[in-house]
Amino acid sequence: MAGHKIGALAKRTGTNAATIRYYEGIGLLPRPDRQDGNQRRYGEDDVGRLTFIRRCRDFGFSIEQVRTLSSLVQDRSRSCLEARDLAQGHLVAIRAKLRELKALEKSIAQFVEVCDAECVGGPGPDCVILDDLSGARPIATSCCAAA
Amino acid sequence: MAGHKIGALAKRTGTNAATIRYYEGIGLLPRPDRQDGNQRRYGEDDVGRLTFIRRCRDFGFSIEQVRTLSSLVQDRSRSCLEARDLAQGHLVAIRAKLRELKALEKSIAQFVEVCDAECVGGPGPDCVILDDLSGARPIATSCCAAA
DNA sequence: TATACAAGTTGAAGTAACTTGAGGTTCAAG
DNA sequence: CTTGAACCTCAAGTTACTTCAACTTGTATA
Repeated sequence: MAGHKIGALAKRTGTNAATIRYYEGIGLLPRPDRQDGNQRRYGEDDVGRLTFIRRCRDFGFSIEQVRTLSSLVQDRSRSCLEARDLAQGHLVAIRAKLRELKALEKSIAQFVEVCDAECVGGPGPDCVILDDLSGARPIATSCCAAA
Repeated sequence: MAGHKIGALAKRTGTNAATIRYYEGIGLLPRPDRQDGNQRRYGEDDVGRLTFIRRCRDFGFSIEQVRTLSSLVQDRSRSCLEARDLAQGHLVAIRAKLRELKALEKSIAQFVEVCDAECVGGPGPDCVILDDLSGARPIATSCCAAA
């Protein structure tokens, strides 16, 4: 019988087999044909669909958003502008996240730096870092900028 | 009776009251004194502790990592170098995440751009974007770089 | 003082997006 | 024919909370 087994599909799309079954369970992937022994068999269209899903997920779209996107793929009479708008909204969120993460990286890098500079001596009650984190005094200057 | 009620602590630390109870439940915050009517009362040390926790969480440390960090705060005889190393490891993870997110931003921005350029006409079966996402052909050139 | 309503209490269940585990069947190779 | 990998289903576990229901307590006002 033709078609990929679930393991092959998993490998080809970089998806865990359990995840594939999970997607089937929540209706994100259609129920595939079964071989005599009840094992799932997938075709090339399934490869495409799953690739699409994984790519969207990698892009940070939620399952529900992927569902929407998927239906756009199915129903081409609707505008791909809907997809554009979804992506656009997503882009805004990503840029916000990016800003946050950059600030975070800076803060933690400073944390490590200060630690290296001031706590090199090893164990002891003198660590300024942990005090900073508990916020007894303003943090920004000596150690970590508040998020 | 002195001390903050849970709502006040929540407001001061920017934490949901339910989350405070949750932290208490998992042993991240100590059980506070109770007022006559069984309501929790918190002191300044609790403000510090919770601020510490929230800040670590904002920094992306997991609850378990915060637990470790917390114990370092309690027990100053141990080295703050442990905290440094935890932070260092975390920094590496953050930088990886940052790289991913940057690539993602670029991809999605391109997605939107191409959409604007090629799909302006509105609805129709000609949308190249959705085809790209399902990976029938390599994506990088016309639309989105693979993650 | 009565009343209303905001804020507190508990325990349980819900959330996202899977992952892991138990216990059993089927396939493919030697 | 046997062995072991890959498959099957269903249930429960994961993270870090949030939400809900049903109830009690605290506080401000008429």
